[in-house]
Amino acid sequence: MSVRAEQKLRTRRALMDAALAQLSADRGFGSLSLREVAREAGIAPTSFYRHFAELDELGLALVDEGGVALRQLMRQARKRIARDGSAISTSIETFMEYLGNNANLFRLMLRERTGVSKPFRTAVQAEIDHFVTELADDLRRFAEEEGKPLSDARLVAEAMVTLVFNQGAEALDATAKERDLLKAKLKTELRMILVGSQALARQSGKRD
Amino acid sequence: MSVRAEQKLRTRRALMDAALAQLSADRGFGSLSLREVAREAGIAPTSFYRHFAELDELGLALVDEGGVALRQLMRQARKRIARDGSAISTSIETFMEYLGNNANLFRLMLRERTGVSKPFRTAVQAEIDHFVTELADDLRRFAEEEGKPLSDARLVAEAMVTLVFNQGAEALDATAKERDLLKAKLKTELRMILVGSQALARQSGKRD
DNA sequence: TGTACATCAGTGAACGCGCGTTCACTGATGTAC
DNA sequence: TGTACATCAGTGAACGCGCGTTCACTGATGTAC
Repeated sequence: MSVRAEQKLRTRRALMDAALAQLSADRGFGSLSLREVAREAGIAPTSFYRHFAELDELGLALVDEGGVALRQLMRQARKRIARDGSAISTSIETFMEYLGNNANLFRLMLRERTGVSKPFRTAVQAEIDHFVTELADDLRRFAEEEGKPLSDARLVAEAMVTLVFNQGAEALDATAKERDLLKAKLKTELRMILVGSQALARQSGKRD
Repeated sequence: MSVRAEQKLRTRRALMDAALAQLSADRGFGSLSLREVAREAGIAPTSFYRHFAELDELGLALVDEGGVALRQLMRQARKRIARDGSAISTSIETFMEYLGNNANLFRLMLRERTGVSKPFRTAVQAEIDHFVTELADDLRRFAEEEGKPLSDARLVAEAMVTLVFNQGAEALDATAKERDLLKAKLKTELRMILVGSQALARQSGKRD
């Protein structure tokens, strides 16, 4: 790769990092300005256009990175569950760990999932749908292995993801102690859903 | 009440209605401007300050109205459940009905619950906490009446509210058909949580 | 009831500010021969 | 390897715009006597 192309990539990265760095509990992507991001990245406002047509394009590139993080998280969780068992608890631990290590990336995903910009909502929803699908597959597989069929595995996965993401959003700005509480709550909630789904499967004789 | 005071109240209402009217799937409270709201309400920008110290103060007044709507919703749901039974399904129907009739008020609550402004988050969270507490009380009462004890009633209520509010946000801009699908999903999800909580209570012998 | 004064919701002009975007440019890097 | 030209990331000046907020004001409504 040419010197010029490398430098361009470096500037692009600086812009994305600058945007990420400004996100916080009190600062959403929507409140960033192009000039501010360029300033933080150390380039002239006009140079921004050499990399993105508009600020939202940079945001969508960040959502893509969030999607990569989600897929990585899922792989990691599977590996650990295969080793340590206790699927729910291990998954939650892994999720929280990722949350801590990519705080602002997750902040962006969690916010924009229900945000004000349609392209953002669509992009984030696509990443999460993929996540839900994979989780549903895993749930079916575990259910089969354990001989405890589930009712509506996809629905179970959706409910779990909704709860985990919502509590995740809270966990981002919580103290370590609050975070432990959130983990415990989540664990119980997910168990309820799982057990409930198994009970419904027994009642109706139907499986999924 | 004096003519002057009445007129002042009418203008205040016009301002709040103007703000509400501009909310939509693609327009959050954060993107409104004082000048825009005043324009929509038919007064000069400077007159705004006769009613609120800043735009956020108007927003918080709207959140208060949202809280009133939530409490009304709860009373209505109780009345209908007492008459028709089938608590989960009736609750969901009532919720969806309220959602439709106060679309933009709920939009505000659903958005700002996880929004970017701390005062908004706190205010909305307080309304929802109150709602969760009342729901938990109801759940305990029903459980007692039916002789099916629940584990962690408060937690059950929180999970239910999280799911209902999240799907509610989606329902706001869904077609009638999609909305029916969402209702059916919600109904199953809430049943899973309820049944799961009962199962955990039997397992541990512990109740709540 | 009538009069003189006080209150105060609503106004229009004016301000300084940060914004997104355009434009013609510079000079280092890349390429063709 | 050396030279002449092309590319293109980054620049600084300039623009018009809508914003929040201030100020001194107007005139209808309210109040005291």
